[in-house]
Amino acid sequence: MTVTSGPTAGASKVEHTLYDFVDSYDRAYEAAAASQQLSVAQACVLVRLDQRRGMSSLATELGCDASNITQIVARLESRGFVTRHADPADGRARLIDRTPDGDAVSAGFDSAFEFAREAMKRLSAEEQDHLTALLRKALGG
Amino acid sequence: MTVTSGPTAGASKVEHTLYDFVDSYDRAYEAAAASQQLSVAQACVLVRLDQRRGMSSLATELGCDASNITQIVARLESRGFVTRHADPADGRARLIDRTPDGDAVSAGFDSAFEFAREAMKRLSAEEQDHLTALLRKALGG
DNA sequence: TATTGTTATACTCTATAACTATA
DNA sequence: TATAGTTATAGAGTATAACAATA
Repeated sequence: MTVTSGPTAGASKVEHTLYDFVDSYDRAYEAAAASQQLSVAQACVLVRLDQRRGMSSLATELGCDASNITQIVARLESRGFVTRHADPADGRARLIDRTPDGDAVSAGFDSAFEFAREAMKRLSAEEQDHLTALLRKALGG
Repeated sequence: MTVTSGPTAGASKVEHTLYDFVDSYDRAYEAAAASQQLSVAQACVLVRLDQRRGMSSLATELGCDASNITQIVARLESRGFVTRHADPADGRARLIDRTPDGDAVSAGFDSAFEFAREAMKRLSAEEQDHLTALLRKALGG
Protein backbone atom coordinates (compact mmCIF):
# COMPACT_ATOMS: atom_id res chain seq x y z
CA MET A 1 0.00 0.00 0.00
CA THR A 2 2.69 2.46 -1.01
CA VAL A 3 0.00 3.81 -3.22
CA THR A 4 -1.65 6.70 -1.55
CA SER A 5 -4.70 8.42 -2.77
CA GLY A 6 -8.02 7.36 -4.03
CA PRO A 7 -10.27 9.98 -5.53
CA THR A 8 -12.57 11.92 -3.26
CA ALA A 9 -16.32 11.57 -3.46
CA GLY A 10 -16.99 14.75 -5.42
CA ALA A 11 -13.83 14.57 -7.52
CA SER A 12 -13.93 15.70 -11.13
CA LYS A 13 -12.88 13.68 -14.14
CA VAL A 14 -9.45 15.24 -14.33
CA GLU A 15 -8.90 14.58 -10.63
CA HIS A 16 -9.71 10.93 -11.16
CA THR A 17 -7.21 10.84 -14.00
CA LEU A 18 -4.54 12.43 -11.85
CA TYR A 19 -5.18 9.79 -9.22
CA ASP A 20 -4.95 6.97 -11.77
CA PHE A 21 -1.64 8.31 -13.01
CA VAL A 22 -0.10 8.76 -9.55
CA ASP A 23 -1.40 5.35 -8.50
CA SER A 24 0.17 3.66 -11.53
CA TYR A 25 3.43 5.50 -11.02
CA ASP A 26 3.68 4.53 -7.35
CA ARG A 27 2.79 0.89 -7.97
CA ALA A 28 5.39 0.65 -10.74
CA TYR A 29 8.00 2.16 -8.43
CA GLU A 30 7.22 -0.36 -5.72
CA ALA A 31 7.40 -3.25 -8.20
CA ALA A 32 10.75 -2.05 -9.55
CA ALA A 33 12.14 -1.87 -6.01
CA ALA A 34 10.83 -5.34 -5.24
CA SER A 35 12.48 -6.67 -8.41
CA GLN A 36 15.81 -5.77 -6.79
CA GLN A 37 14.76 -7.08 -3.36
CA LEU A 38 14.61 -3.51 -2.09
CA SER A 39 11.95 -1.76 -0.06
CA VAL A 40 10.69 1.54 -1.44
CA ALA A 41 12.60 3.40 1.26
CA GLN A 42 15.82 1.56 0.49
CA ALA A 43 15.44 2.25 -3.23
CA CYS A 44 14.81 5.94 -2.50
CA VAL A 45 18.09 6.17 -0.64
CA LEU A 46 20.15 3.98 -2.94
CA VAL A 47 19.25 5.80 -6.17
CA ARG A 48 20.23 9.10 -4.57
CA LEU A 49 23.75 7.89 -3.89
CA ASP A 50 25.13 8.31 -7.39
CA GLN A 51 27.50 10.70 -5.65
CA ARG A 52 28.98 10.46 -2.17
CA ARG A 53 26.90 12.44 0.30
CA GLY A 54 26.08 12.87 3.98
CA MET A 55 23.21 11.54 6.06
CA SER A 56 21.54 14.83 6.87
CA SER A 57 21.19 15.87 3.24
CA LEU A 58 19.39 12.60 2.56
CA ALA A 59 17.05 13.15 5.50
CA THR A 60 16.29 16.66 4.31
CA GLU A 61 15.66 15.63 0.72
CA LEU A 62 13.46 12.70 1.70
CA GLY A 63 11.61 14.63 4.35
CA CYS A 64 12.17 12.25 7.22
CA ASP A 65 14.03 12.11 10.50
CA ALA A 66 17.79 11.55 10.52
CA SER A 67 17.41 8.50 12.75
CA ASN A 68 15.32 6.95 10.02
CA ILE A 69 18.14 7.38 7.51
CA THR A 70 20.56 5.86 9.98
CA GLN A 71 18.46 2.69 10.05
CA ILE A 72 17.96 2.43 6.30
CA VAL A 73 21.63 3.05 5.56
CA ALA A 74 22.58 0.44 8.18
CA ARG A 75 20.47 -2.15 6.36
CA LEU A 76 21.93 -1.21 2.99
CA GLU A 77 25.41 -1.42 4.50
CA SER A 78 24.74 -4.86 5.98
CA ARG A 79 23.86 -6.05 2.47
CA GLY A 80 27.03 -4.56 1.03
CA PHE A 81 25.39 -1.83 -1.07
CA VAL A 82 26.90 1.19 0.69
CA THR A 83 29.82 2.07 2.96
CA ARG A 84 30.21 4.82 5.56
CA HIS A 85 33.30 6.96 5.92
CA ALA A 86 34.39 9.76 8.23
CA ASP A 87 34.24 13.21 6.65
CA PRO A 88 37.76 14.68 6.80
CA ALA A 89 36.25 18.16 6.75
CA ASP A 90 33.81 17.63 9.65
CA GLY A 91 34.40 15.12 12.41
CA ARG A 92 30.71 14.83 13.14
CA ALA A 93 29.64 13.94 9.62
CA ARG A 94 29.65 10.64 7.75
CA LEU A 95 29.90 10.29 4.00
CA ILE A 96 28.02 7.47 2.31
CA ASP A 97 29.38 5.74 -0.78
CA ARG A 98 27.58 3.27 -2.99
CA THR A 99 29.63 0.13 -3.58
CA PRO A 100 29.94 -1.57 -6.99
CA ASP A 101 27.26 -4.02 -5.82
CA GLY A 102 25.10 -1.03 -4.87
CA ASP A 103 25.72 0.50 -8.28
CA ALA A 104 24.53 -2.70 -9.93
CA VAL A 105 21.36 -2.88 -7.84
CA SER A 106 20.65 0.79 -8.46
CA ALA A 107 21.11 0.28 -12.19
CA GLY A 108 18.82 -2.73 -12.01
CA PHE A 109 16.20 -0.58 -10.38
CA ASP A 110 16.53 2.10 -13.06
CA SER A 111 16.06 -0.51 -15.77
CA ALA A 112 13.05 -2.01 -14.03
CA PHE A 113 11.32 1.31 -13.40
CA GLU A 114 10.13 1.90 -16.91
CA PHE A 115 6.75 3.44 -16.11
CA ALA A 116 7.51 7.04 -17.06
CA ARG A 117 9.61 5.99 -20.02
CA GLU A 118 6.94 3.66 -21.42
CA ALA A 119 4.19 6.19 -20.79
CA MET A 120 6.04 8.91 -22.67
CA LYS A 121 6.67 6.62 -25.61
CA ARG A 122 2.94 6.81 -26.21
CA LEU A 123 3.16 10.57 -26.71
CA SER A 124 4.75 12.59 -29.48
CA ALA A 125 7.47 15.12 -28.71
CA GLU A 126 4.91 17.91 -29.02
CA GLU A 127 2.52 16.14 -26.68
CA GLN A 128 5.30 15.64 -24.15
CA ASP A 129 6.12 19.34 -24.26
CA HIS A 130 2.47 20.24 -23.84
CA LEU A 131 2.09 17.83 -20.92
CA THR A 132 5.17 19.31 -19.27
CA ALA A 133 3.77 22.81 -19.64
CA LEU A 134 0.36 21.85 -18.26
CA LEU A 135 1.79 20.06 -15.23
CA ARG A 136 4.21 22.91 -14.54
CA LYS A 137 1.34 25.37 -14.65
CA ALA A 138 -0.76 23.11 -12.42
CA LEU A 139 2.07 22.90 -9.89
CA GLY A 140 2.13 26.68 -9.68
CA GLY A 141 5.05 28.77 -8.46
CA MET B 1 8.97 8.90 2.99
CA THR B 2 5.66 7.90 1.48
CA VAL B 3 7.01 9.69 -1.52
CA THR B 4 8.53 7.24 -3.87
CA SER B 5 10.49 8.10 -6.92
CA GLY B 6 13.26 10.45 -7.76
CA PRO B 7 14.18 10.93 -11.38
CA THR B 8 16.68 8.60 -12.95
CA ALA B 9 20.07 9.82 -14.12
CA GLY B 10 19.23 9.98 -17.82
CA ALA B 11 15.65 11.12 -17.35
CA SER B 12 14.14 13.62 -19.79
CA LYS B 13 12.54 16.90 -18.87
CA VAL B 14 9.01 15.52 -19.01
CA GLU B 15 10.03 12.62 -16.78
CA HIS B 16 11.37 15.06 -14.21
CA THR B 17 8.10 16.93 -14.36
CA LEU B 18 6.11 13.73 -13.87
CA TYR B 19 8.23 12.97 -10.83
CA ASP B 20 7.71 16.45 -9.39
CA PHE B 21 3.97 16.10 -9.79
CA VAL B 22 3.74 12.63 -8.24
CA ASP B 23 6.06 13.69 -5.44
CA SER B 24 3.92 16.73 -4.63
CA TYR B 25 0.74 14.68 -4.78
CA ASP B 26 2.07 12.01 -2.42
CA ARG B 27 3.46 14.51 0.06
CA ALA B 28 0.16 16.38 0.13
CA TYR B 29 -1.70 13.13 0.73
CA GLU B 30 0.55 12.26 3.64
CA ALA B 31 0.15 15.73 5.15
CA ALA B 32 -3.64 15.56 4.84
CA ALA B 33 -3.67 12.19 6.61
CA ALA B 34 -1.40 13.55 9.36
CA SER B 35 -3.73 16.52 9.81
CA GLN B 36 -6.35 14.01 10.95
CA GLN B 37 -3.87 11.99 13.02
CA LEU B 38 -4.11 9.18 10.48
CA SER B 39 -1.37 7.16 8.83
CA VAL B 40 -1.49 6.98 5.05
CA ALA B 41 -2.66 3.37 5.25
CA GLN B 42 -5.44 4.27 7.69
CA ALA B 43 -6.57 7.14 5.47
CA CYS B 44 -6.59 4.85 2.43
CA VAL B 45 -8.95 2.47 4.21
CA LEU B 46 -11.14 5.06 5.87
CA VAL B 47 -11.88 7.07 2.74
CA ARG B 48 -12.94 3.88 0.96
CA LEU B 49 -15.62 3.16 3.55
CA ASP B 50 -18.21 5.62 2.30
CA GLN B 51 -20.27 2.47 1.86
CA ARG B 52 -20.33 -0.67 4.01
CA ARG B 53 -18.01 -3.29 2.57
CA GLY B 54 -16.04 -6.44 3.39
CA MET B 55 -12.41 -6.93 4.28
CA SER B 56 -11.33 -8.88 1.22
CA SER B 57 -12.56 -6.27 -1.23
CA LEU B 58 -10.43 -3.69 0.57
CA ALA B 59 -7.39 -5.95 0.42
CA THR B 60 -7.90 -6.53 -3.28
CA GLU B 61 -8.39 -2.86 -4.09
CA LEU B 62 -5.39 -1.76 -2.05
CA GLY B 63 -3.19 -4.59 -3.30
CA CYS B 64 -2.14 -5.93 0.08
CA ASP B 65 -2.63 -9.02 2.21
CA ALA B 66 -5.90 -9.54 4.08
CA SER B 67 -4.07 -9.80 7.40
CA ASN B 68 -2.82 -6.30 6.82
CA ILE B 69 -6.36 -4.99 6.49
CA THR B 70 -7.33 -6.84 9.66
CA GLN B 71 -4.70 -4.88 11.57
CA ILE B 72 -5.51 -1.50 10.09
CA VAL B 73 -9.24 -1.95 10.63
CA ALA B 74 -8.58 -3.07 14.20
CA ARG B 75 -6.71 0.18 14.87
CA LEU B 76 -9.44 2.25 13.26
CA GLU B 77 -12.01 0.36 15.34
CA SER B 78 -10.09 0.96 18.57
CA ARG B 79 -10.27 4.67 17.82
CA GLY B 80 -14.00 4.50 17.18
CA PHE B 81 -13.89 5.26 13.45
CA VAL B 82 -15.33 1.95 12.17
CA THR B 83 -17.36 -1.00 13.41
CA ARG B 84 -17.40 -4.63 12.29
CA HIS B 85 -20.57 -6.64 11.77
CA ALA B 86 -21.37 -10.21 10.75
CA ASP B 87 -22.57 -10.55 7.18
CA PRO B 88 -26.05 -12.12 7.31
CA ALA B 89 -25.50 -13.51 3.81
CA ASP B 90 -22.14 -15.20 4.54
CA GLY B 91 -21.12 -16.38 7.98
CA ARG B 92 -17.43 -16.07 7.14
CA ALA B 93 -17.54 -12.45 6.07
CA ARG B 94 -17.46 -9.24 8.10
CA LEU B 95 -18.93 -5.95 6.97
CA ILE B 96 -17.18 -2.74 7.96
CA ASP B 97 -19.13 0.43 8.67
CA ARG B 98 -17.73 3.89 9.19
CA THR B 99 -19.08 5.51 12.34
CA PRO B 100 -20.19 9.16 12.54
CA ASP B 101 -16.79 9.92 14.06
CA GLY B 102 -15.17 8.11 11.15
CA ASP B 103 -17.31 10.09 8.72
CA ALA B 104 -16.09 13.32 10.31
CA VAL B 105 -12.44 12.32 10.13
CA SER B 106 -12.83 11.17 6.54
CA ALA B 107 -14.48 14.47 5.65
CA GLY B 108 -11.67 16.28 7.41
CA PHE B 109 -9.20 14.40 5.28
CA ASP B 110 -11.06 15.26 2.09
CA SER B 111 -11.02 18.93 3.03
CA ALA B 112 -7.33 18.84 3.88
CA PHE B 113 -6.31 17.04 0.71
CA GLU B 114 -6.64 19.96 -1.62
CA PHE B 115 -3.66 19.25 -3.84
CA ALA B 116 -5.50 18.11 -6.97
CA ARG B 117 -8.23 20.68 -6.46
CA GLU B 118 -5.81 23.56 -6.05
CA ALA B 119 -3.66 22.39 -8.94
CA MET B 120 -6.63 22.22 -11.31
CA LYS B 121 -7.77 25.71 -10.32
CA ARG B 122 -4.65 26.93 -12.09
CA LEU B 123 -5.88 25.45 -15.38
CA SER B 124 -8.78 26.44 -17.59
CA ALA B 125 -11.50 23.94 -18.41
CA GLU B 126 -9.93 23.39 -21.81
CA GLU B 127 -6.52 22.82 -20.28
CA GLN B 128 -7.99 20.33 -17.83
CA ASP B 129 -9.59 18.41 -20.69
CA HIS B 130 -6.34 18.43 -22.61
CA LEU B 131 -4.40 17.23 -19.57
CA THR B 132 -6.89 14.43 -19.03
CA ALA B 133 -6.54 13.34 -22.65
CA LEU B 134 -2.75 13.39 -22.53
CA LEU B 135 -2.53 11.42 -19.31
CA ARG B 136 -5.10 8.90 -20.55
CA LYS B 137 -3.09 8.42 -23.71
CA ALA B 138 0.13 8.10 -21.71
CA LEU B 139 -1.45 5.45 -19.49
CA GLY B 140 -2.26 3.42 -22.59
CA GLY B 141 -4.91 0.69 -22.81
C1' DT C 1 25.28 26.41 22.04
C1' DA C 2 24.19 24.24 17.81
C1' DT C 3 24.80 20.40 14.65
C1' DT C 4 25.71 15.41 13.00
C1' DG C 5 24.75 11.18 13.73
C1' DT C 6 23.60 7.07 16.72
C1' DT C 7 21.00 4.34 20.09
C1' DA C 8 16.91 3.02 22.60
C1' DT C 9 12.17 2.73 22.38
C1' DA C 10 7.57 2.34 20.77
C1' DC C 11 4.23 2.09 17.27
C1' DT C 12 2.70 1.14 12.58
C1' DC C 13 2.90 -1.33 8.22
C1' DT C 14 3.52 -5.51 5.92
C1' DA C 15 3.73 -10.41 4.53
C1' DT C 16 3.84 -15.43 5.66
C1' DA C 17 2.13 -19.30 7.98
C1' DA C 18 -1.11 -21.57 10.74
C1' DC C 19 -5.65 -21.56 12.23
C1' DT C 20 -11.09 -21.30 12.72
C1' DA C 21 -15.35 -21.08 10.74
C1' DT C 22 -18.16 -21.27 6.91
C1' DA C 23 -19.36 -22.18 1.86
C1' DT D 1 -11.76 -28.16 -1.01
C1' DA D 2 -11.92 -23.31 -1.21
C1' DT D 3 -12.81 -18.82 0.87
C1' DA D 4 -13.14 -14.94 4.66
C1' DG D 5 -11.02 -13.46 8.28
C1' DT D 6 -7.97 -13.71 12.49
C1' DT D 7 -3.81 -14.56 15.17
C1' DA D 8 1.09 -15.06 15.83
C1' DT D 9 5.29 -13.74 14.32
C1' DA D 10 9.05 -11.30 12.28
C1' DG D 11 11.20 -7.65 9.67
C1' DA D 12 11.06 -2.97 8.08
C1' DG D 13 9.76 2.03 8.32
C1' DT D 14 9.00 5.91 11.27
C1' DA D 15 9.37 9.50 14.92
C1' DT D 16 10.73 11.04 19.64
C1' DA D 17 13.94 11.44 23.21
C1' DA D 18 18.39 11.01 25.08
C1' DC D 19 23.03 10.84 24.05
C1' DA D 20 28.16 11.48 22.30
C1' DA D 21 31.24 13.87 19.58
C1' DT D 22 32.40 17.83 17.16
C1' DA D 23 31.77 22.65 15.37
